[in-house]
Amino acid sequence: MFRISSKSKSLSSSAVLLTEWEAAIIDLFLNAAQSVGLPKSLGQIYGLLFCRDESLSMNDIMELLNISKGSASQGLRALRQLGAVNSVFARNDRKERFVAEIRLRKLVSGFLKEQGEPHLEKGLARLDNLRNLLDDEGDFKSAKRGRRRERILTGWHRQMSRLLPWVKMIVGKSDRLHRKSSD
Amino acid sequence: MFRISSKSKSLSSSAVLLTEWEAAIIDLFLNAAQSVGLPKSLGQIYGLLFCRDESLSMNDIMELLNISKGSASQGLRALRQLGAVNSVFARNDRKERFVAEIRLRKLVSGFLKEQGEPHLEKGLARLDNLRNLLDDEGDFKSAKRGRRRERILTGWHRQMSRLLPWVKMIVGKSDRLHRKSSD
DNA sequence: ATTAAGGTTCAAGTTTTTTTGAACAACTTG
DNA sequence: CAAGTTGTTCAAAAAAACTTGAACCTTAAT
Repeated sequence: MFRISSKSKSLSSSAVLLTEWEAAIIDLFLNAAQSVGLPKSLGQIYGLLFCRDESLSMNDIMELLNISKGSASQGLRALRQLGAVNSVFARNDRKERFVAEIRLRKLVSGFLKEQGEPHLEKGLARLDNLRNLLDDEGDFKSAKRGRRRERILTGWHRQMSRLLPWVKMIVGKSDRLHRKSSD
Repeated sequence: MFRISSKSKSLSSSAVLLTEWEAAIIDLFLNAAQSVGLPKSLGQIYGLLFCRDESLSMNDIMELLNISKGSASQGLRALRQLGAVNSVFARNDRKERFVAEIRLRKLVSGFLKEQGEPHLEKGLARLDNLRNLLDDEGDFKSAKRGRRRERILTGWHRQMSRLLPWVKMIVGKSDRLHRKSSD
């Protein structure tokens, strides 16, 4: 809440406080992260950045959230990977600083790209493998049953593949209605 | 370890074998389960039932998958809850027997109902709580920033709420194209 | 070249989740 | 009602996931 700053624009040593509402939002994202299968610390970090107008350095994040260097580093990497944070470099400051991506469309499509698409890929490979096993199946009845199952799975795979673009599209809709400027 | 069976139609003692392709499908579902944040054993159990034409008893499942009674019991309960398995009772057999629900539409909507909707509910409560905290925030600037965030989150919440029905609808589409009879 | 700051890695420690199995409840049957 | 099934519960064990922090890069300033 207070911020005794010296030369650095970073929060330094003291000023390691979150307002109550910030803590609530961070906790909200912490839970959201868990519910979509991401580590808690990702949620916390994102939540913190989401709350702030100014960009924060990795150190700021460690101090405000009381997490270790390792968590902060790995968490930020994952968030970058997901497209959930962007880094900015202030001139003549060596530190990398971070801001949250707040366009839902971007968040969702980043998430789907990193978490959804790889699974669909892997699924395709598994289906191929399954077909091979079925070609080797000696028992005719069993092979027939297996092929029925293979067809079902292939159909599911196609449906899920079709779904993703729609999700991005639907979420993208009206994302911008709630924002003044954008992109 | 051996069980001298008798009248029961259940697989008994021997016949505790999966074909290679069945094992592959079970493993596929095991991974799929993990990737959507469900316990592995749920995936395995569902996968096994998915492979079989005949219904299986809890005992069959324990033996074929080598899992404990507890896992089987809890896993089946969760799958029923998700609408991913249905139980059938053979006449004059006391055992409950299970079959997999293979309509993707049902699977997806069950999953969303159990996993998605509760989170949206909780989110609503959290947003309420956030508003209360913001009303108590003393610092005017901070409160203003907080309200901007609250509006963003409220918008996201609305969008996600809108998304679910579409997902069910899109997945439901053409589900039946890949099946001879249905519902 | 040396020192220091900013960041990354990863083995080890911690926490959380999942699985197990023995005890127990509910029912049937002889 | 004693004995045998079937299935549930839950505390403890095992496994998986997450976090930590010290060692280690890399780059910048002296």
